Amino acid sequence: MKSSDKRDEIMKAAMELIAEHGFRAPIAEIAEKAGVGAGTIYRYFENKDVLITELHRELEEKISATLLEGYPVERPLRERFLYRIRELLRYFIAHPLHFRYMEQYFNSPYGISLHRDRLLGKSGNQDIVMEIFREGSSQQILKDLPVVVLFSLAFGPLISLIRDHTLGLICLEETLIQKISEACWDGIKR
Amino acid sequence: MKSSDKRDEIMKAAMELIAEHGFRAPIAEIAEKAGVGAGTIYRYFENKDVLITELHRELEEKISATLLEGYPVERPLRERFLYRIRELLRYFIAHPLHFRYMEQYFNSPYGISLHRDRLLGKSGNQDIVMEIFREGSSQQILKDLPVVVLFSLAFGPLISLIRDHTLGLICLEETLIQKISEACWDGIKR
DNA sequence: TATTTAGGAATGAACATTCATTCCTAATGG
DNA sequence: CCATTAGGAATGAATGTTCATTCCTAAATA
Repeated sequence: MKSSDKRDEIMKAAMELIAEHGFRAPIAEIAEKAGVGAGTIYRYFENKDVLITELHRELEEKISATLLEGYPVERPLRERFLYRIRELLRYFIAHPLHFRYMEQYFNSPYGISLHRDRLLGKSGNQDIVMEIFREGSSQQILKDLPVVVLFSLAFGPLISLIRDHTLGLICLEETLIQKISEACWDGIKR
Repeated sequence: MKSSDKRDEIMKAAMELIAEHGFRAPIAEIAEKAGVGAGTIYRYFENKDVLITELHRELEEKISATLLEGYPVERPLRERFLYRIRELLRYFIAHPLHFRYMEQYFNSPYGISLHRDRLLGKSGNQDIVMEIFREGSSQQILKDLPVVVLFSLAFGPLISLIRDHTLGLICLEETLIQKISEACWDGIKR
C-alpha cells in the first residue's frame, strides 16, 4: 500500500468513527478500522488533535468547492441565496458522515474558537457565505438586522433539519428542499 | 448542612462545570466545587449518568413552567407564537448556563434519543410547543410543510443566536428580540 | 452506644502516546 | 541475476495518565 493511501485510510476511518461515536473514538479502533497499527497513525499525524483538525480542514475545503461550483454569480441576490441553501442541504444529505463530523466539531472547543474568529472576521473563508448578507443588507433587500443575525436566521434551521434527516426522522426530497430554501428567504427578506 | 442542601450544591456545581467543560467534567472536580467528598455524590445519585439526566429533567421542568406562565392562551396564533419565541430567548439570555447545558445534552447520545422519542410522539411534554404548529398547519395559517420542518424553521435560528449571544459575539436586547421573533414568524407563515 | 452519613484514598478500566523491535524495499556487490 | 545489507516505515506491547466508582474509616446524629 502506498504511503498516501495509508494516510487516506486513516482519515477515512477516523471520519467514520468520529462522526458516529464522537471524538472519544479510541485511536486503537481507528487504527484497526484503517487496517494499520496504532503507532502508524503517529507517523502521519503528530497527535489526535492534529488528526481531528486536519480532517475538519479538508472537509471545509470540499464543501467550499461544492458551494462555489455552478454558483450563479450574475443572478439576483435571492437566486444566489436560494442556490447556496439548496446546495448546502444537498451536500449534507449526500454526505451524512460529513455533517455529523461537522456537528461534533462545532460543539467542541475546537469549533467554538474557530466560530469566534470567523464572526470577528479573522478568517477569509467564511466570506463565501457572509458576502450575500452584507450585500443584501447594504442594498436594503434584507431586513434591517446585524449580518450575524441574518446568518443565524437563514442557516440556523438547516442544522436542525439535516440532523433530523440523518436521524431518519424526516425525508428531505427535492420539492421539500425547494420549499425550505424559500422559507429561509422569507425569514430574512425585508 | 442539610441533606437536601447538599444535593442542591452538587447539582449546582455539576451544572456549572458541565455547561462550561462538557460531560467529561470529572466527578472529583464537581465534588470539590460543591464542597463535598467525591464519594458523597454517590449517596445522592446512583452514577454520573443519573446525575446528568436528572439535571436535564429539572431544567426542562423549569423552562416549561416559564413558557406556560403568562402565556396568552386566548390570543391569535401569531401572538402566541411570538410570545413563545421571545420567552425562550429571554429565558436563555437570563440563564446562559442552562443554555450551554441543554446544548451539551442535545449533542450527546442522551439528547438524541430523547429528541427521537419526541418527534415520534412518545413524550407528552413537547406538545407545549408542537401544539402551535399543528394548529397553524390545520388552519392553513402556516406554510404547507410537515410540522417537524416548521419547528426547525422557527426554532433553529434561536439556538444559533443564543450561542452567539452567550459567546459574547452579539448582544440580544429587547428591540432585537422583538425583530427576531417576527423574522421567525415570517419564515413559517403562509 | 448504634446507626446513618460523609469523606477521600484506593482501585481498576480506558485510553493516548511512546519506543524498541520487526519488516520491507531497493540499492549495492558479487 | 542472486545475495547481502542499509535505512526508512510499520508495529503493537508497554507506559503513564485520567477518570468513575468503590470501600473502609471517621464523624455526626439519634
